[in-house]
Amino acid sequence: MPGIDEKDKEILRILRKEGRITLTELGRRVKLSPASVKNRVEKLEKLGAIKGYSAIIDPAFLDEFVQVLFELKLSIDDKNVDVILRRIAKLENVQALYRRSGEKQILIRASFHNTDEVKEFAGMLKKHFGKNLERVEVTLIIDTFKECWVANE
Amino acid sequence: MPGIDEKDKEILRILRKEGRITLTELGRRVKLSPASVKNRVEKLEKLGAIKGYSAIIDPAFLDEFVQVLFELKLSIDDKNVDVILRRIAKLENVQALYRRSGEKQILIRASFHNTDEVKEFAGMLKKHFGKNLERVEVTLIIDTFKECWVANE
DNA sequence: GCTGAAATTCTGGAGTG
DNA sequence: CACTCCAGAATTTCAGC
Repeated sequence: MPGIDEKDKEILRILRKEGRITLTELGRRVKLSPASVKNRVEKLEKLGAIKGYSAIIDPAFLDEFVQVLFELKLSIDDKNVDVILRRIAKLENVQALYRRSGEKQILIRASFHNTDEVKEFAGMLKKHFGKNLERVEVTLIIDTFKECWVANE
Repeated sequence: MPGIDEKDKEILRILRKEGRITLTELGRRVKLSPASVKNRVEKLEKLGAIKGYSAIIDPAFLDEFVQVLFELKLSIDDKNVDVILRRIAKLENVQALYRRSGEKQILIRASFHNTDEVKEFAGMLKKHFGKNLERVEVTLIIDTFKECWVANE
């Protein structure tokens, strides 16, 4: 990676686990002034090293009682699919969306208030991908031990 | 959820997508004073509604070029397994760890510098679970469209 | 990358309904 | 009890070096 030194990496590692740490404290940790840290963080945001910041929320507090994983098998996976995936990624329900190796090449993690919403979401997937969608596997998340580098207790 | 009103939920929804938003701006959005918002956020942290905060980092900038999903099939899944899972969740490599329905009941997402580290991690899993571990399926993440509610561009 | 001053935000206590 | 207001503390920001 160009223009990234060990201190930048240290900043990234810290921010990943403590996203709301203060710039002053961050500076203390990596031995830089608050202003310098700010410059580096802004540089890292510009470069795309930092995509954004998120609070890890227990979905139950938002009445999202159904956490679901969708695994999709597509018969074709081209640029066209990319456009659809990008659109699906934008949906409020969707927490994560990956393309991966293996038979079921798309993995989606999403949150729902109830099972009707799950059905609706599955229907939406079918509509978007059409005949291209060979198989959908749905599993429920029972326990979350860690998420976004933040462990549960 | 007890003692959670619509404004609390709105705060959670905003923090999920903008983890580093200022309390003042957050107050403007939900129409509360900064002090009140702070009280609520602290309450939500105490209650466990907010588990933590995280920056979404492009792993390539940390030389983590190998993103992997492990799906484990365990023959027994009891309290003992919980202890092991909690220990695995603590590992630096591990970004996410879920228990889910279906045959392969454990899903782990982890980051590595190279494939040797993946092999090492797989060996560690075998050692921890022993005969209890019936099957491990490993897939590589090729593309991340969204993560922790933050979409890629 | 540092410094220092100004602007903004955060924090904790007293007061209000 | 949750909210507001307000003053002091801390942080962030922005200039110049």
